[in-house]
Amino acid sequence: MPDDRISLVFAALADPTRRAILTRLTQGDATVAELAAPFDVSQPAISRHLKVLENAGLISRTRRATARLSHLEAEPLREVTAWLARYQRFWDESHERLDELLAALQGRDPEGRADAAPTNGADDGQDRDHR
Amino acid sequence: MPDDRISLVFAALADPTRRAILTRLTQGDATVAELAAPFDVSQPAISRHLKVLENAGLISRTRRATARLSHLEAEPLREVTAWLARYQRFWDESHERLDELLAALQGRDPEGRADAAPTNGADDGQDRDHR
DNA sequence: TCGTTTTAGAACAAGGTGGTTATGAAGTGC
DNA sequence: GCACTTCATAACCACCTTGTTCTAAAACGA
Repeated sequence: MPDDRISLVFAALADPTRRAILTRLTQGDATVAELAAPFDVSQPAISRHLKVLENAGLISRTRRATARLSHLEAEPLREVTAWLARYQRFWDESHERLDELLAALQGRDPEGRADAAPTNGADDGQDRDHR
Repeated sequence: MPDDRISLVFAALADPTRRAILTRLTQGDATVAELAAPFDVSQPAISRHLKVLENAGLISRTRRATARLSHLEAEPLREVTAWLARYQRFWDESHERLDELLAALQGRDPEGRADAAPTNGADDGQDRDHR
């Protein structure tokens, strides 16, 4: 996986264990042992999950005595949400197309889907690192 | 990577090439050759990226003559956004903490961060499959 | 200082990812 | 039917990921 910020965040979120850890952290900071408890994986495995989350900026860590506390940092999630927001109109378009389909079923023009395929201009200006 | 839906979507989005493909598809359906053009990777590599996107439900495909058109399906992005929405209040809390920090800098209580660490109750009820 | 607790790192195995090249299958059109 | 275009699949490779166990480092408490 590439090492740009948003790719790291998406990759970190692709693992259910890590998502569950983030969810747990919404209830408050926690030690490694506390985070490891619900899972039947070893402590080093959890430590590595935490490192992945930390590299993605999704958690920060502090010391308390011999323990290390993990703290949720939600800012990257905000960035991801901002990225996703650009696609929101396509959810709406799905609804429009559904309307079109219903209209078509009632009468004419059984062509449901636009076919633009402009020769190019791809990419979006913030994914400029595909290896 | 696990094979639950949301993990597949996050994993698919973790690759910049695939994100760029999705962005391209916001301009209209496209053939494999058209999608491959902006990248300096082989056609089979693009075909596999498309398969990943299809498995995640992010695109659908139809035939037109000998070509296969890819079509953006934004619904999974909506699901991801819904998942992320649960963390929105923590962005707000960051702001609250920023306010607290500013207040602290002006006077008292240099303790910036709550320390709950409730013994457990982890997981979130929709990530119930950590292998 | 020394033992205890807590966590991280090293070394290893198994499996996945993303890239390549070579080749075959599907569909069109003459 | 046959050649051509378009795409997918197979086989292979390098590397990354996730898990393991074993061990060491860090911070404390006695």
